[in-house]
Amino acid sequence: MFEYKITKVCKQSGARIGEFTTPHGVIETPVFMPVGTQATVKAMSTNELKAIDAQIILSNTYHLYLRPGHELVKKAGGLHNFMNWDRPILTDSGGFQVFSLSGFRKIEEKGVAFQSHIDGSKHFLSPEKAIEIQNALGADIIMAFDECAPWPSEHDYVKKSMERTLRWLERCKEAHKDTARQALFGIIQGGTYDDLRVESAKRTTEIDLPGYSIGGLSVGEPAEEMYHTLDVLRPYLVENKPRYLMGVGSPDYIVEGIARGIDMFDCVLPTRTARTGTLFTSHGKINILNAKHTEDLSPLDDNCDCHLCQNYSRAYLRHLFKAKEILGPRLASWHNLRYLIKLTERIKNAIKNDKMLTFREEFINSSENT
RNA sequence: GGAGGGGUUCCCGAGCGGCCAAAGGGGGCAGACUGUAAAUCUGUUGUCGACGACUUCGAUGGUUCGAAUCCAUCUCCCUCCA
Repeated sequence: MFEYKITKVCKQSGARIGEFTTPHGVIETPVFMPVGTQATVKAMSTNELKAIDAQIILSNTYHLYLRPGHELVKKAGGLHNFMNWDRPILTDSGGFQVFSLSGFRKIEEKGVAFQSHIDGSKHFLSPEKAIEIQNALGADIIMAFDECAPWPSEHDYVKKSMERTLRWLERCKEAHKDTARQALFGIIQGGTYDDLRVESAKRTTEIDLPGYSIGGLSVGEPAEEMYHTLDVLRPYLVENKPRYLMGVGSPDYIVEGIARGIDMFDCVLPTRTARTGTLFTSHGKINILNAKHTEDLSPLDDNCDCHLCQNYSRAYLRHLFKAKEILGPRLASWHNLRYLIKLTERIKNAIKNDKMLTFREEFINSSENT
């Protein structure tokens, strides 16, 4: 269990294709993981997720702990049963919520005191608590409780935060007993400071874990800084373990990430932007609300095999959004997720042919990347 | 026929002598969104040769230094009584 078998390395880029074995099946990387924070990928049913070949989805410790409560999920037979998803699941630890809900929390060595964004009630999340909750949820991959430092932050703060995240990782590993059922991933932090990133990568990978992730990127820093950080980290990442770049991303970020040896991605972008009318297509990003699509009876993307593109027109999708019909956000989410999953499949194909850098070159310079 | 109320910028609707090109909402147009407090948020929405000018608040005429706001007439709409 939790072995990562690399089946192909691109001679051009070093990008990998691999298979990560979990209790709910094998994940073939590179993979894009749709985000289903509250035990649902917003607007998508699980059979629809299967129809677009989603291999694994995310869910969230913080949110499920507050509502409906991890004990209920456990009683329901775990997250898989609760939400009717029999493929792998990864749960984030709640570390990101410490960052995104910063108005309501206080970070200490022991953990984080915070107030519920729902009702203001007071709670405390620690490495041990995050593991306990994730054990109850029962995801295949669970994340260490970390702190995602804001960007920009002072070197001194990022250093202290990164070191605390390392101490928290040790505590997470100590608290996590059922290692046969759930894989604990550590998280490399360090902001955009090269020295901190290298130190965090070294010390995190010294701890024996089935996978490692890179956190604290795509939080507002320029794209070039993120790419640079990935380049800096690359030599320090473990070859035969999956590498997960958290919270990424947009099509271009994914292409750039895979070219730099990343295997796993998750992002709310495709579903969030879909709900507000922004769609990724093979001809670039479009906003379906724009007036120019009013009478366009052609499909959204003639290169897409998704339910939306195969059955409906741009004019119809725009009408649904204009009329605020719920089918609009549903079809748009369906498409955006399929687009990203298909993008990883195209990249996989390029890796198989040792042409990842060629693919990247063509992608970055094409109208698709707009 | 009698009594009363009202016609405001694309729509609804505030304003009731100067601070009004005119609140607010809707609609329109555009932008943002990256380990989801998001079916959300932001900008913009009379015209132009545009730190200014011009046209606009049912119509016309008047009062006033100044009117969407006051007066007169006309016109259209609504309510109640016959």
